[in-house]
Order: sequence, then C-alpha cells, then structure tokens
Amino acid sequence: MILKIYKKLLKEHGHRKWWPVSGFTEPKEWEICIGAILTQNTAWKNVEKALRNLDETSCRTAGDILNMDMSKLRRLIKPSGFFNQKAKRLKAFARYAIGNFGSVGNFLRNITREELLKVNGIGPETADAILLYACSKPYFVVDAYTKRIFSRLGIIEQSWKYEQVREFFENNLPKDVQIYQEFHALIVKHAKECCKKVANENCILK
DNA sequence: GCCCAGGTGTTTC
DNA sequence: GAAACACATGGG
Repeated sequence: MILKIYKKLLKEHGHRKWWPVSGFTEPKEWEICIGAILTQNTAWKNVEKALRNLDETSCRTAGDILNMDMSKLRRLIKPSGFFNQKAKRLKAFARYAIGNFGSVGNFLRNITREELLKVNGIGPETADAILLYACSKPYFVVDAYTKRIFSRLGIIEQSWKYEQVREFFENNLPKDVQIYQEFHALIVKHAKECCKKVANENCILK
C-alpha cells in the first residue's frame, strides 16, 4: 500500500534529486549535515542564503566551523533563523565529528543513529536526514509533512510518535536507500504543492 | 499584520 | 509522559 503511494508520487513528480547540494564543502556530504541542522523548522530558501554565506566565506570543512569566531558564524547563518542556537549546534556537531572520529569521512562511515542522537541539537529527524542522505544508510526520514499526509489518508494516526512512524515506513517498504531518499523528497514536493495545512481538493492521493 | 517553514531542548503540569 | 514555550528570519 505504501509502495503504491510512492510509485504514484514518483510518476506525478519524477525524480527529485535529493538532497540538494551545491558542493562547496569538503567532503560534499558535509554540506548535507550542516544543511540538515540549518533547516530545522526553517524554510529552505533561508537555509540557501546561509549556505551561500558560508560558501562565500570559504567555510568548507568541519575544521573551518570549529575555527570560526562564534560571532562571525552567527552572522553568516543569520538568514536561516534561530542563529544563536544553530551556531552552537554547528559547533557542537563539528566538534563531535572531528573529536570522536578524526575526520568527517570517518564520522560518516562509522556513526550510529544511537550516538548521533546524543549530540546536542540533533533530534530524530535531523539524525535520520544525515544518516540517509549523507551516510546512505537506510533510515526513513519522518517530518511534519509525512505525518500530515499519511494521517489524512488514514494510514497512520496523528498521535503516533516519531519512532513509530519511522518503523512503520521501514517495515512496509523494501529496505532500499534509493527508495527512502526519493520517497522523502517526493513527500516534501507533494506537501508543498497539494497537501498544505488546508487540504487541496485535487490531491492526487485522494 | 499574520501565518508558516524539511525541529529541538527545556520547563511545567 | 505530554503539553507549552523559546528560539528568529524571510516569504506569501
């Protein structure tokens, strides 16, 4: 049933090419990690401005984040909102990756979900976005859109907790990184077009 | 001016 | 536990 919805969305919207990256960081997966933190409860347009500021300042690596003055980091990411706490989160995250794994590459290869969730500022959705899109590990990313769309369809309950929804999707889909990556991207696309807070009558899933 | 956006951590019942 | 709140910018 879930796979059928996936195929319907894929047919409607095509491949989404997620996660969007410009590739200015080293490694390029690092941009996914910082984007995942910056986009917390924030429109992606605003995140792009913050990422562009980092790009223009040649802030390309975790080390660059660590070495940067806090006030400068706050200023650069200001367009993405919540800049005080996000600056702290970026620092904490970079410190964790480098301090515990030596390099971002090593971090990406060896990090576990359980460990990632212990980092301050990394909740379940951010952790799964990093695991799925930066590490290419099969964890399904659940966001507000996912809950809204699938509870409206009567497939899940609005009251389900994050882990419950994630496990539901993972248990009802082939354990396939490509599908998980594509599906989440399609859900975001679909939500923005046709499943906003006020439901669209022409929703293709109805 | 109001509402919303690819959440998370803390405080308070 | 779960509900309420703080965190902040920019676009519609």
